[in-house]
Amino acid sequence: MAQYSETWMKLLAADGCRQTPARRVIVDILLESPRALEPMEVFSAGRERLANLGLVTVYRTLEKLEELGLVQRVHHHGGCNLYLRATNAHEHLLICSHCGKAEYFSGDNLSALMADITRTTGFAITEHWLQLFGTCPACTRSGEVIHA
Amino acid sequence: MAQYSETWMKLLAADGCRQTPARRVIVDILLESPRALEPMEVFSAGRERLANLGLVTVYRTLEKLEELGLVQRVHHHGGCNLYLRATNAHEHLLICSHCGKAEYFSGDNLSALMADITRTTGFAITEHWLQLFGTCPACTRSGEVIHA
DNA sequence: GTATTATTGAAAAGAGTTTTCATTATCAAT
DNA sequence: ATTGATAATGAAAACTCTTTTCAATAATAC
Ligand SMILES: [Mn+2]
Ligand SMILES: [Mn+2]
Ligand SMILES: [Zn+2]
Ligand SMILES: [Zn+2]
Repeated sequence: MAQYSETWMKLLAADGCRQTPARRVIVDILLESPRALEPMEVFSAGRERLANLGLVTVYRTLEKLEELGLVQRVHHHGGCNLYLRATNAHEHLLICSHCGKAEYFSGDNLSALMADITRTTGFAITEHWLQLFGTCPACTRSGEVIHA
Repeated sequence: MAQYSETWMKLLAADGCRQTPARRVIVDILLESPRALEPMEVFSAGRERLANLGLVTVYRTLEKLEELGLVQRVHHHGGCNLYLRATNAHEHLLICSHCGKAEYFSGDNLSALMADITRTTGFAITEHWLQLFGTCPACTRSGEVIHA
């Protein structure tokens, strides 16, 4: 996803943000990560590239990127403070329970189910969350999954 | 759900827990609520019935009830610290975005989708989260939804 | 280059949750 | 019913995560 780094910086600039080293580092880390990250993880990785990066800046940047729709929060068993590059399409997440690798997929067809539920419950459905968990190919091969 | 109050207390007892006023109050509140509650909400409601109930006891009881599978955590836009009576069947949640009313539904058929995803991604899918949001009949009628 | 002002990181504050601990209350065994 | 063992309680303290404050700095427009 590294090719989007400049795109994100430009989108930030278009929103009135200045292009700072701290933001570049945070953006790059998010775009390079195959899995959703906690603010503290972004911070730790960021410090390796920018000696005195502040955790506050990570929070502020994540907030701004979420606001621009470039990252999304990911809900998870162990908490809901994970951030992942967002998808533009209508897609949902497939997450490896072992390594956290996140992949978007499309093609869910819930319209029949939703019509059914509207009929039986009287709810007007406006939104749906769907998230799949499993074991990714790499973790299946490595056999480490036994410990999961 | 009030009829389950004694059942829950017995299940707690079977797990080695003593039957205390604090637990009764917390159990009752959870069983009476049509929506998922935050620990602080359980505490506030509990204090009205048991003058010096402690917030710590609410946390401890929620933890125990979750461990026994009697309540489940509900993930939500504004946080993931909501607790709701759990369902025994394979069911998912339908939540009113306006009043929070939670209802379980069954009948989701995702097997075709999951087979498809397994084929294209190589993931071995082990779990799925599905949650629907909408407006419940009562909120639709009251017209308050306009403000949502 | 200079002025403007957004951004920064440290420190402090705040919110939510967990741990500690002395006291109390439940329950099983008399 | 009385007793004893010990689970449970609530207040306070500790802790973690997140947000706010603020003076110094750096990015951008001119
Ligand atoms: Mn969908
Ligand atoms: Mn299902
Ligand atoms: Zn994996
Ligand atoms: Zn409603």
